[in-house]
Amino acid sequence: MSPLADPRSRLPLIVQRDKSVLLDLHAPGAEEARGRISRFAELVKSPEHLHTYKLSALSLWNAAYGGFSAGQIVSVLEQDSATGVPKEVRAYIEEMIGRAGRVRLLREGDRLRLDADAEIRAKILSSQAVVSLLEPDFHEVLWLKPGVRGLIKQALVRVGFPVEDLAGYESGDHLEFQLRSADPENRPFAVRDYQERAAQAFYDRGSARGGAGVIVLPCGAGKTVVGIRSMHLYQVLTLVLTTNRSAVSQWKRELLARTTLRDDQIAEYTSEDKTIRPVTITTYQMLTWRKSDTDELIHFELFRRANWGLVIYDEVHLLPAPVFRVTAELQAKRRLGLTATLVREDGKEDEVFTLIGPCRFDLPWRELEVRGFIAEAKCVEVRVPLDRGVRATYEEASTRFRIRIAAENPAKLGVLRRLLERHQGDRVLVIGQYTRQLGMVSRDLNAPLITGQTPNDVREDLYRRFRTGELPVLVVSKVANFAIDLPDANVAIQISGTFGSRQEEAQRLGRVLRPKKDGGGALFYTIVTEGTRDVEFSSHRQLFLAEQGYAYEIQDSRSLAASPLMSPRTCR
DNA sequence: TATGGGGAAA
DNA sequence: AATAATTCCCCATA
Repeated sequence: MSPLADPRSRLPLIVQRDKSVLLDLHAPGAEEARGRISRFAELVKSPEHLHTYKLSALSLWNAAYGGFSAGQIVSVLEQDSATGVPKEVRAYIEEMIGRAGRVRLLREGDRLRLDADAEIRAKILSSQAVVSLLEPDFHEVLWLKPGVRGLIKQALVRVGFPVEDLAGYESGDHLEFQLRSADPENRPFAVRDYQERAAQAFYDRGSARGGAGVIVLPCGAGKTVVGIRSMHLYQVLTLVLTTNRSAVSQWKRELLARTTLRDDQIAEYTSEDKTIRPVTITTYQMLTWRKSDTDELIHFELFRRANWGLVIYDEVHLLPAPVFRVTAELQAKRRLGLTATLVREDGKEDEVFTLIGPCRFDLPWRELEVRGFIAEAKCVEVRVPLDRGVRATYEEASTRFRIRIAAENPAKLGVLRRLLERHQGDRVLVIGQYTRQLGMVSRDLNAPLITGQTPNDVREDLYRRFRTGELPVLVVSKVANFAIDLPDANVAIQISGTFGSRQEEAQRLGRVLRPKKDGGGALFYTIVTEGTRDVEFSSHRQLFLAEQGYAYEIQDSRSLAASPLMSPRTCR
C-alpha cells in the first residue's frame, strides 16, 4: 500500500536515498516532526504541501556538537518515516556524526598538534592542503606550523573532517563588572532561562570546549542579553562587532543599563571617535574599510590594540569575507557569534562553522511564541494577476525587466487598499524594495514614506507619530531591514523584496513579532504577482520562516474582498 | 564643526 | 544571475 494512501494514519516523513527528507504537511504530527528534524536537517524547498529537507555534512556536524548521536538521529527519522531510513542514508549519518570530534586540535606548550586515530590520520594526510600546513616531520606527531590554526581547520573541513579545537584561548585582560538586577526605575531585569542556557552552553564551565561558537535566537529574543551574560561569565576585555552605528549605540545603551560598567569603560569606535576602552564596539564596515590607493585594511589593527579576551560577532550571518580572514588568524581569541538565521546568502555557512565555531544553542521561533516572548504571527501570501496590458509588456521584456515589472505590478495597489480597509485601527507597515514603487504607494495611500534619503530627524519624527498612533500607516523601503529604532507594528504588508533574501523576510516578519500589550497576534502579508518570477522570488524568501514552522496561507486577490480576514487580535 | 560627495560592500 | 538601495567610511569644502 502506498504510504500516502490514508491521510489519517500516514506518517509525515519520507527519507530518500539522495539524503533528502520530505515532510508531508498534511500528515498528523507533521509540525512535531518538523521540530525534531530541524535540529539536524535543513529546509531547501517549501511549497505548500510537501517540504524538502536535506541532510548535509554541516547540518549533521552542528547536530553532533549539539549532543546528537547518530543513533538518535536515525531513530528520530525512523519514528516518523513512512518508508523507513534507507541504509545508504543511515550509513551517511553514522559516517558524518562519527567524524565530528575524531580530529582534535591540542596544545603542548607553545605548539599545536592534531590528534586522530590511524585510520583518520591516513585520510587527512592524503590532502596536500593539510600536509602543507604541518611541520615536515609529520610521520611522528602532527605538529602544526606556526600561525595556521584557522587555516588547518578550514582545510580539514574542506576534506570532510571537522576539527574539535581544544587548544584553548588567550585569557585576555580582566575586566571586573556585575550585572544589574533592575533599571533606574527599578523595573527588574532578568536573564531569561533560555538566555542563561545559551550563555552557559557557550561558556561550558570555562572549559576549552567552550569559548567559541554561535548562538541562534529569533529577532526580539534578546541576543544582546546573551552577549552581555557571556561577557559577564568571562569578565575580560571585549570587542563587539556589529552591523551599523545604531546597533553600536544600542549595545552601549544595553551595557550601561544592564551592567555596572561605566560610561568611560565603553567605547563606540566609529568614524567620529577612535577611542579604545575595555569594551569597544564597532561596525563591520569600519573593519573592512580600505585605503583606496594601498588597499590596506587600516582598522584591522583594532584586533591587536588591546588584549581582548572575547570577540562578539553580532549578526554573524552578515560577517564579511575580510573579517573571516582576520578571524582565521585570531583563533586563539574566544569568539561568540550571535544570529537569528545562521543561513548566509553567499553559502559561507561552513566558514562560520569553522572559524567562529559550531552552533552551541538554538531555539525554534515557535517555542518562544508559545511562551509569549514573541507575538503569534500569521503569514498570508496574496496572489494578484497581471492586467492584460502589463502582461504583454512583461512577456516582451528581458529577464531583468520582467522581475521589476512583476514586482511593481500596479494591481498590487488595489489589494493594498483593501487590506488597509480591513486593518483600520491597526499599526501597519508597508514594506517594499523599489523607491519608485514606494513613492507611488505613499502618494496613493496618503501615508508618509521613509527611504534612505529621508534625513534622520524626519525619520525620528515619523517614528514618534507612528508610535503614538497619530499615523496609522508608514511606507518604508529597505531601511526597514536595518533600522532598529523603527517602531513595532501589528501588521506588515510586503509589496516587493530582494530575491533570495531569506534573512530579509525574517527581519520583516520580526517587525511585527514584539508581544502586544493586549496579547494579540500579528499579520504578515506578502503581495505577489501570480504567473511571474515574483512567485519564485517570494517562495525562496519564505524558506527560512517555513523552516521555523510558519505556514503561508495563499489567497487569491479576487476572493480577498469576499472572505473577511481575521483581525490580528483574534487570529489563531 | 558641520555638510555633502565619492567609493565600496554585502 | 544581477539590480537597486542603503549604509558607512573618509575626505574636501566652507
